[in-house]
Amino acid sequence: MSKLLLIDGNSIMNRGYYALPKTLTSAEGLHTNALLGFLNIFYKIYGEEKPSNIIVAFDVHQPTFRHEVYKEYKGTRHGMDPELKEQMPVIKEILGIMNIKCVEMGGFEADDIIGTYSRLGEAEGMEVSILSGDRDLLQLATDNILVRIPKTKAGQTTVENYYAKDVEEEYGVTPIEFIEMKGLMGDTSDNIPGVQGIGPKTAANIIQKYHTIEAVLEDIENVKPDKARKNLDAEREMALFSRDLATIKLDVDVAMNVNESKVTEADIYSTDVYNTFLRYGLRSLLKKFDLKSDDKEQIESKIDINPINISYRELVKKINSSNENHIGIGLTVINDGVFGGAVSLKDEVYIINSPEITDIRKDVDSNIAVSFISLKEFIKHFDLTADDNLFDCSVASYLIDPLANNYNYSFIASHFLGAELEDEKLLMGKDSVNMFSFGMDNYRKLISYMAYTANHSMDKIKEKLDDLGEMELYKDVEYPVIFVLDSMERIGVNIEKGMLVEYGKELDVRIKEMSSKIYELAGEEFNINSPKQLGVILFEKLGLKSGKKTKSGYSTNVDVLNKLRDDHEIIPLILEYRSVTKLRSTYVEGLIDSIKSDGRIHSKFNQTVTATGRLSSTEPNLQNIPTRTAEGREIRKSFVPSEGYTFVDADYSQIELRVMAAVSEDTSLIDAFSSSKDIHAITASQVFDVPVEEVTPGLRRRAKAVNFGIIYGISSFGLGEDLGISRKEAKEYIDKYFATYGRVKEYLDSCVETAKETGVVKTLYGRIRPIPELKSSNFMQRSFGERVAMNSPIQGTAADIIKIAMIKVYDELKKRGLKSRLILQIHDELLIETALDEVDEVKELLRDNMENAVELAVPLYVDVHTGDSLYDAK
DNA sequence: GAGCTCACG
DNA sequence: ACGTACGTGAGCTCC
Repeated sequence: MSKLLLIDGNSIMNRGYYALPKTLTSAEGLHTNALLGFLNIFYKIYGEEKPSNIIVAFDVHQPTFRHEVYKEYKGTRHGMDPELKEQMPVIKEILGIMNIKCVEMGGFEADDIIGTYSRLGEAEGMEVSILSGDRDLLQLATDNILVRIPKTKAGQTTVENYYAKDVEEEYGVTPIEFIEMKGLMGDTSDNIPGVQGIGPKTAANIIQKYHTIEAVLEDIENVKPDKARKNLDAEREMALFSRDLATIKLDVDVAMNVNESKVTEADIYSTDVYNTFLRYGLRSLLKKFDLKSDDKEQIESKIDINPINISYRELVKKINSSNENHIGIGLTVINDGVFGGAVSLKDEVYIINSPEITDIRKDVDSNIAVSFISLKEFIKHFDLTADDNLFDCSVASYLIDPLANNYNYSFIASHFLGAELEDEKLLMGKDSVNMFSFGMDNYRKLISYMAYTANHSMDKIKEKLDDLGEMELYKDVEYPVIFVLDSMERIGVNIEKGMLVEYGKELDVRIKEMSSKIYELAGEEFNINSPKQLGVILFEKLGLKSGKKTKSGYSTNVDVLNKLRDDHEIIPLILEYRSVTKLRSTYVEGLIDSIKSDGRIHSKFNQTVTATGRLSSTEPNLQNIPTRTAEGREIRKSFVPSEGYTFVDADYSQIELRVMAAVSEDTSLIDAFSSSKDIHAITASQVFDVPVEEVTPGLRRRAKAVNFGIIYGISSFGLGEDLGISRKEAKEYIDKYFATYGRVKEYLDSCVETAKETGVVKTLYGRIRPIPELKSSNFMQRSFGERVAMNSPIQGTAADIIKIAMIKVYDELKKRGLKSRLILQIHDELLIETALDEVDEVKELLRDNMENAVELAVPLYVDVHTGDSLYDAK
């Protein structure tokens, strides 16, 4: 049987546009987020249904349609965003290349075309399904016509399917009655007014009883509730008018016969389509194609690189006698050594089969910039410093688009050169980092692409940094930090392994004891680490009342278990088991495995990961070593200085709240910070209106939670949850807080507002964070975007400040020729492994450079501690 | 590889 | 009415 797929082109494009970040563009600067969104869902549905016929319907944008007319009459008409508009002809072009029929008709909406073809298809005996993001189309569902609505759930796209009976099940009304309902409740997104004061619930109740608006109006005196009756009586015409607006036409005089819409799989996966995707930078779609590798290669080598072998000396001569002011380097570090690499000079790429390449910075004229992808990986091999006229394409690209997943050459080439290069993974195979296992040809390709991209994207990236106002941030903060991080990584942290081993044994004993007790109480052995099995034991076998649920079953996290603490003696044991096994596997065993032959842990500090500008730490993560519980803190005793050294640690006091006070210019809050150290107590005093001396621990705790909440982008639900109070009470706290600190509220509101206008927020030092979620049609996503708009400038500014402090501290230690060295950064904290004879100097230097890293309207304050372990230095 | 849980700021 | 705090990384289970 033939299958007809009808697609609501505008609605699916719209969905993609708002769901995906605007930063997605082709090399020519064309936005591609809607295209990508459309095509992703298209291929998903195509794969599922393999329809024999497809029609995509579009609106024609002239102000002659019923909705548009109404918008004009209300004076709220506004056109499509230009960034979306520019993608509309492109999707039609792509569909054309796929041999898919697009239909648009003056005077009719896409809905009407779809409605009409759905009935025509059905009459031809076709199986019909309709794809739209708009629930309006549910009225088209019948017993045979399926309406499919894509939905994003936890980042995953799922599709909700509706036949007539499914509509009834969910809404309690038939698809036809659905239109009547719309007449009453309206639809703001579609500019259908409806009747004031009637929402979905009331509308459903009324229509379930009366089925049509006419029937309701006839029995108007008996309509409940009162408010609905009054409004409906007063707005009779509006209800009928709204229903007409909401009704999709089924009898448009369409020109094309439904049988003319045949498609084949070959058309949809053709080489032409593949090429078109490449042309528009739609790289993520390429993996859907299974072309012969010959075809692929031909298409992909848009940049034609034929690397030339050359001797190192000859190349240096060539570079120094050229007029170029920059070159690019590409290489991989193999077994911690460099055996050669590629150099891009103008349009050529040269390959050096010699470790001499690591001298290139010294041998090439210092006026010629040397550009790298991920500079930090190569600093030690090339013996580089910040003064060496270098450029890091990856770090700079991160400032331009901090939400990307990686900043490798293929991303940068695609973003700034419009070239789709086979990426590292493709060239090297799945898990190999060894050139001998992936073949010489691929190795040459890889380093050549890298060098070429580093060289040719540099000026374009710089231009973009200038455009975005981030050049200073790059030059003064992000670039110098690369070298500080490299130093921290190379020095590492000394660990007393024996201590960890001993502690591990202690924990082992306890774990054994606890497991047997838990099995005894449960009446059987099971895997305590499995939330699934644990859930069954607790909530089914032992009959404890389950609270929250997760997608896949019962939630068993700390919050849930803590509430059950007194209900069964197994609960405290499980909590203890969890925390102790966590200590053993992540911290004792994990850290032991990370100790290198020098007895130290060399964790990586990643500079291009977070959305806000913070660093992150991996392999292992040294930014989450336990501190909140006594048992966890024990781990810190094994972090010890080398012989002849001690630790000096300094952490900013309340840096995020201070930043917020400063940037919001709220004088009450600024004064609060100038007058005392205990900001939470002062907040409690001012918000709850009691003298500071009378602030009880309980009041202080609440004020502290509010302070945190404010920074996170407060919501009454979140605060209530945190404090275990009602939402209403939480809202009162928030209102009181904002009444006390009015400028803070103004500031947070302004963050959201500018984010909505410009699509990004900025830190005090110009770091940007795009917030695509603000454009989402999904309430949850949008709310998230609002909280992010409030939090990111604060968290990000604090991150900027400590980076500036790190640079100052690092430079100062170096300038004074001290042996002491910066080894850790934990967001608001710096740790210096300090030579014993330098302790006083380092304490002072650290305090001075952190507190005076920048000048704010609020003083910055740091707490400084010393100690012979990380445990003692806090 | 995703989902859950939990360690940190 | 929607379902929630902001930013991370690692280890475990289970598909």
